[in-house]
Amino acid sequence: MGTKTTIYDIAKALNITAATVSRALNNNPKISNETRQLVLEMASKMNYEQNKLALALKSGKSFNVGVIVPRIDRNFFSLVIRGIEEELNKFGYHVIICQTHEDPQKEKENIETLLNTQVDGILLCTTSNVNTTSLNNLLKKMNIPLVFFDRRMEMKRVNSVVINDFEGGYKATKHLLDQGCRRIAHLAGNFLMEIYKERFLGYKQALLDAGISFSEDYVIRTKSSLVDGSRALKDLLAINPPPDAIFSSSDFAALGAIQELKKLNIKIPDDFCVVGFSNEPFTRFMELPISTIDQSPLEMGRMAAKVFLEQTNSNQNIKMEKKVILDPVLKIRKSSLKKG
Amino acid sequence: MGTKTTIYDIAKALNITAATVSRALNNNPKISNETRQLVLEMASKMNYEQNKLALALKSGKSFNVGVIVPRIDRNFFSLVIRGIEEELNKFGYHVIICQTHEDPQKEKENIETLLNTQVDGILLCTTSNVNTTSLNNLLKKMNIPLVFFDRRMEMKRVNSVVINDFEGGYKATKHLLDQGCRRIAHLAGNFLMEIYKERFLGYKQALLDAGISFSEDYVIRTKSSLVDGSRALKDLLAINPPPDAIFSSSDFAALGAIQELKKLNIKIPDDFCVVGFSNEPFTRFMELPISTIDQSPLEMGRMAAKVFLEQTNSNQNIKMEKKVILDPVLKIRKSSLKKG
DNA sequence: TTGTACGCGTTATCAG
DNA sequence: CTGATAACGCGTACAA
Repeated sequence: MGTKTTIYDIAKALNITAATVSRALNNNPKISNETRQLVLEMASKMNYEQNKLALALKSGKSFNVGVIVPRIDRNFFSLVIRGIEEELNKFGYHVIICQTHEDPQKEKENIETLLNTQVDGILLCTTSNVNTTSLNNLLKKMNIPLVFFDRRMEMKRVNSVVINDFEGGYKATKHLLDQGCRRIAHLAGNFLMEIYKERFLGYKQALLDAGISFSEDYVIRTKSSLVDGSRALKDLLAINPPPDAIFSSSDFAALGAIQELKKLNIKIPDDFCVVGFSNEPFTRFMELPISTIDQSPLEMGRMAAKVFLEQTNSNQNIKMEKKVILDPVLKIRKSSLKKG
Repeated sequence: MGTKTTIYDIAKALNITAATVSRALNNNPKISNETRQLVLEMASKMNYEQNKLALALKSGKSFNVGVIVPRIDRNFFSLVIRGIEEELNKFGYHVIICQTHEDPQKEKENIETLLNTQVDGILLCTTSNVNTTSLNNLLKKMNIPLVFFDRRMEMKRVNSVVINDFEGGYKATKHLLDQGCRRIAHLAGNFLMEIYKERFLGYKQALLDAGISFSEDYVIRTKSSLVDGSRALKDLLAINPPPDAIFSSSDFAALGAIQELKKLNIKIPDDFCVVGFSNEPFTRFMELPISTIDQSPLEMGRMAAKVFLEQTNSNQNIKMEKKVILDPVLKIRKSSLKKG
């Protein structure tokens, strides 16, 4: 009971050799139905279970895939992971979770230990915004599929699944323009990260396309937090003329701004419109639901998994790259929907 | 480049044997400093990295731990997982994630494949409310540590980390009584699950301790959803006399009820108080923040990990059981806080 | 159809 | 201090 039964154990019990047992268990045609039955019965009788570890060592395939995210308890990432897990699970893969907490050093460590564990692939939402050459070299040396999701690094021959953040910024801003807003401010993220830069560029382009002049003063750098959002709003209202709308790269900052607007008795959406980004659950549940951009995280996870599967199943010699770009979906809610 | 360097490769390069290389790499005292240096240099030069798979096969320890949850994209579970990952990561363990989607069959499958993968332990939030004997047998046969968290099964010699759900129900109800509410209803979960039954029993006991008669009519079975919450509220208001407060086993149902109350122009908290359960993020962000019970998910995850570590590090012969019961924390917010 | 022998990469035991 | 050898559990050429 203490130790698990191996094919050797059941071979001994049947007075045959382990090789034969292995063949019987793996539906190898080169075996008689008679012995196959015998083996199968004895196997279930002895509660035999294949040791995937030994198989992995032998075959070089572990059926484990590493997934690296900044933080698992962010709704967006947990949904991506769910998508990944569900898709990979169909094909017998397991998902190993790692967190970086936005620390590039931790990201590197995670990759290294995952490689030691002999994962069959790595799905990575990178937090290394700067072109960390050491990480770059590490990734290039990998001889297993690598798939970036949500955030990617510019590299040759790399797979990625992202949303069109530019389009997201554009759609949100265009929507605000359509609502009649003319002085639209932007709560921006860290421009060292491509996603935030793209959202900003989309915002800017929408303004230009509408013939609205763009002002640096209306762009406030904020972290993804309530306090930063409310602080940014105060700064914006101090400008002359003050803005009449905000497109925020973060739902949390958007909420902070909204809370501040309410304190000041500024009517939303009549006098001020707000659109956030990410479709955090709370944006939907508010008394004043917040308009936002949905990033289809579940779909993103599934796609990332599919890209990995394609890569891993394709001929190893053909190193191809696959870039999937998902379309952002604008969720129009009360915070930006004027009646008239 | 295509294939990874092994200790055998570096042994050949140094004209020594693989065993010596292994000793040098593992700080085995029985080796000269000279050769140790030589090996270390050559190892880094050849970009050697230990193959944990081979080590796992040899040592019988994979440093992988399986974590099974109903759904990873529930805020509560993602926080528990985060706690688990962070604690286990300190000691070199990796976390493999599995989801059951509340399907007992899937739970069983997950356990079986995890065992095949040779995980060193399983941390399980069970979804098998009924005493599934087949699962029970499976778990008993395991010769690796098993730790239940949040939801447990009654078994001999088993470890668990849960919160005191009875106390949670009691605290929430007691708080409503303290606010002056006298006709307190309960939105209940599935009583086949211990956690929901306990919350209900805590609610009932608080009423009895306050000398308030308990009525079955005030207990409505609801799923954890907005629509169920609003439907339940309508049913409750049809009763004579209608309740003046709700303790809900679910934040989502609580929100559904609140939305319905607002539609009916019933003032919260003046004329009606509501307390939920789980401390979902949105409860804090609402214009009318919702009182709720916090389950300390991060702490629960860390504790579950610690219990596993204790078990796995202790003498295998001593099979002990450890039950950790965390105290629920009442978060009092506007939805239940009367001014006067 | 079955048995033999070997290798996956590592560590541990036993000689030397 | 170092080398040779076995073992972890499995699959698979090769030989019988």
